[in-house]
Amino acid sequence: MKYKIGDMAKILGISPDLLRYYEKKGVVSPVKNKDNDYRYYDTRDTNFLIDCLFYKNFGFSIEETSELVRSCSIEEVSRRFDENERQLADAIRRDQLLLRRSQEYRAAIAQIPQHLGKCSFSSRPACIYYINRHNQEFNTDPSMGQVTRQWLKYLPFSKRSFFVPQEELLSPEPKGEFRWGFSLSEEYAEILGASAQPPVMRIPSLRCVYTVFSNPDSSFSPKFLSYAMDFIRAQGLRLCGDVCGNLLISANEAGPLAITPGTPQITGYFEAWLPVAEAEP
Amino acid sequence: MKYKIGDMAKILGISPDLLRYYEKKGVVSPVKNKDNDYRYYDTRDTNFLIDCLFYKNFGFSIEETSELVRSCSIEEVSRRFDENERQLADAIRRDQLLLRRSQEYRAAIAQIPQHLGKCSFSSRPACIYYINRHNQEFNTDPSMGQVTRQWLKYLPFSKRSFFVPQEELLSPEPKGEFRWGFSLSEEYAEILGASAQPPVMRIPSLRCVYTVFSNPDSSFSPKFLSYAMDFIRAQGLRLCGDVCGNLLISANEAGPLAITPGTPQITGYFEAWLPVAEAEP
DNA sequence: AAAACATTAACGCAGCGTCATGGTAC
DNA sequence: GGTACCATGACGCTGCGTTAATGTTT
Repeated sequence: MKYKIGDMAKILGISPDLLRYYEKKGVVSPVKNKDNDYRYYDTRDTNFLIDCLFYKNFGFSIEETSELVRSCSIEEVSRRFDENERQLADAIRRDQLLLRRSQEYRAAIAQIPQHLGKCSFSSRPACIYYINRHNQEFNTDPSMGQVTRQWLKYLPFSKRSFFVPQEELLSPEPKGEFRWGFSLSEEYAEILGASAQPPVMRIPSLRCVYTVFSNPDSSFSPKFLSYAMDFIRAQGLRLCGDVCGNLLISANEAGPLAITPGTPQITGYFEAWLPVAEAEP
Repeated sequence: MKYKIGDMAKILGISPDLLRYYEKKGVVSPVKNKDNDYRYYDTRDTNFLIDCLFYKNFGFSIEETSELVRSCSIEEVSRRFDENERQLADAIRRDQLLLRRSQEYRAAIAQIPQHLGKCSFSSRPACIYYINRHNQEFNTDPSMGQVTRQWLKYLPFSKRSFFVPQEELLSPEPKGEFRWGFSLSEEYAEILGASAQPPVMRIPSLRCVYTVFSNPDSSFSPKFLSYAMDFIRAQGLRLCGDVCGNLLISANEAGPLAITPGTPQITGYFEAWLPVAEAEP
């Protein structure tokens, strides 16, 4: 029985173009009628192609499929499956981690409205911080480059974080000093195997005042924290350590149809933890 | 602070070309010096790009990343993450299923040497069969096309299976009759939602003689089962139903360097279940 | 003779990498 | 004045889909 390319394509549920493509890739070689250049597929070709679909649907590339179906011993097939299983397992682990992070992140931004401009008491989760910018300027120490690239690879598990020394917030004449970089929760740090060696610092869990604030300019400044400092004082507490926090999201408040067309208004939303203790009398 | 493209690329751990590509895609727009056409990236661009990497590493496309970073409200971002989570969950489910099937298949082909040419007693797993070929010729009933395509989509969970009516094996003058198609284990049938309506048949679990045989021609014929029939008779048993089985693998016995170059020798390995009962006295 | 096929070839997509060729910074 | 960078543009890759121009079958 001979099938023309269209028949074969219909049987297999793929397009004739794909069959020609597979032929170009050396997967299958139907006989070609010399007169009209038509391809005719026989039973062998059919079985061959079904074998190909079998392998292809495991995730093998076309070239690998071609090899599996044409020239592999049982042992070689077994080896390739073993390798494929390793890749699948990696993909599953990666996707599970991404899914978890995505849910976490979605929950975090969903909570922005409840916290915006309000202060609450919350224990800061223990994190490791890698700070590579002072007042937005990159630390140009060449040794930092390696570490920065590493931390960028931790995205989206690493958060874009700021760090404000307590002196800045306690000083009567603030200089606007802050640091910028990344943080990783201890959990992800462990999973990703992130080193906590300097310049990375480990910041322990502490009793904190938690707040979320926004800046329509999307940039950060320590002065945005002043209302939180007021809150702390009003509660009869005092700041007892450096403040850190994360950029939650940079969002377009107005949506796609921004009020000022051409220059979209990107608002930055930040969360901050301010460690507190009882005020000294 | 202004960074040239190479500096920026080094900071971000990506290539300058990729930065230009992102620019072409409208993700980032650094200022271009009119004199030399050089791009200069400032702090804003840096933050912007880090945001992009954040989204990109979640699995968003470049275009979607561009939208997320430039023009999305918090609600819109939340929606996109929701959708992304659905896709991740799907990918995880799919990969887990593939991994399981891969392990199963690898175990099956690893056991070929132990079973090849030997008969053992084994309970046949319950499966559903879709038979669409008689003696390798496709059933041309157009209503079958739909079903065939559906079963091809079940690959690699569906197995390439044969079916030999018991009359063929019991007849003193065998005609070489057999059927060909696909089978699915009940488990996968349920997961994939495969219908067991006709033309699909459900074949129950039965006490069977199990054997594996090979054919250097890779094609199938019922006569390969004769040694198993001999075994059954020698055991004082009789065939009590139709025989079915699967193509385990078509492998190149000789490996890539085949003995007959040009025409590689593909050997088909098949497993078969022959339902048996006590012989009538 | 019209409809439904077949053929080749070229181009498009994403998400980059890799050249080649020529200008620029230091 | 050398070398390390920057620019643009074109092409390659995979796994196809799409379109066009042309020829064949029924």
